[in-house]
Amino acid sequence: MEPRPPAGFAPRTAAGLDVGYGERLTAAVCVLDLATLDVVDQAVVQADESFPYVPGLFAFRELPPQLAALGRLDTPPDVLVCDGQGLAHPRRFGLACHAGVLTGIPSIGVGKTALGEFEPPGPRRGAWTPLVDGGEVVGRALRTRAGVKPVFVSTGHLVDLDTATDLVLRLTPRYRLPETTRQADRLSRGR
DNA sequence: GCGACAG
DNA sequence: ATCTTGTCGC
Repeated sequence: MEPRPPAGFAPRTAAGLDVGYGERLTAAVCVLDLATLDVVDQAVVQADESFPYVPGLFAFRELPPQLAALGRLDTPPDVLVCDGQGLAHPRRFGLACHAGVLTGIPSIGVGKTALGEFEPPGPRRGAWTPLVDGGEVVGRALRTRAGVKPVFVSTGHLVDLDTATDLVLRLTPRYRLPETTRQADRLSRGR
C-alpha cells in the first residue's frame, strides 16, 4: 500500500540535513518554521569518515553523522527533508527511508540528480512528471523554478508523494533547492 | 565484459 | 562531495 502520513499530518517545522566534506565530515541540520521559512533551530556535528561512498549505500556514509546532529536539536522536527533519494532508489530504500524509519519522523527525499528515467516536466514551476525505475513510478521530477532543472522527489517515511510534492513547493519559493537543504548546506560549510 | 552509479 | 573564473540573465 501507499506510504501514508499520520492522520492530520500538518507539519509546522521541517528539517534539512546535509553533510559537508573537509578534513572530517560535517553533518548539519537546520529546522525551519514552515510558515516563515526562518531557521528556528540547528545543530552541527563533526565526524570521521567511517564508510566509503558506494552508490546504493549512501546512507551508510552520511546518515550516522546526520542522526548525531538530529540528536542535538532542542525539539524534534515534524518532517525530515533529506538530501538524496527515498523510494527512488534501486532497492527502493534510499537515505530518506532510512532516516525516517530510524527516527520515527516522517521524511521525504529530494535529490539533485535522478536515478530513474523521466520526461522533462513543463517549464513552469510546479510542473512534474513521473520518475520511473524498473517500470515502477518511484517519485517525481518536479520543477521548483521556471526553466531550471527539476529536483527529484520521492517518498521517505509516512508521507505520500502528493504531500511530499506540496511540501517541496512550499520550501522553494525562490530557488531550485528547498530552503531546508540550502540552510543545512550553508551550515555544513561553517557559515 | 562494460558502463553507470544519490552525495 | 569538492576543485574553480568568468559570464549570461533576471
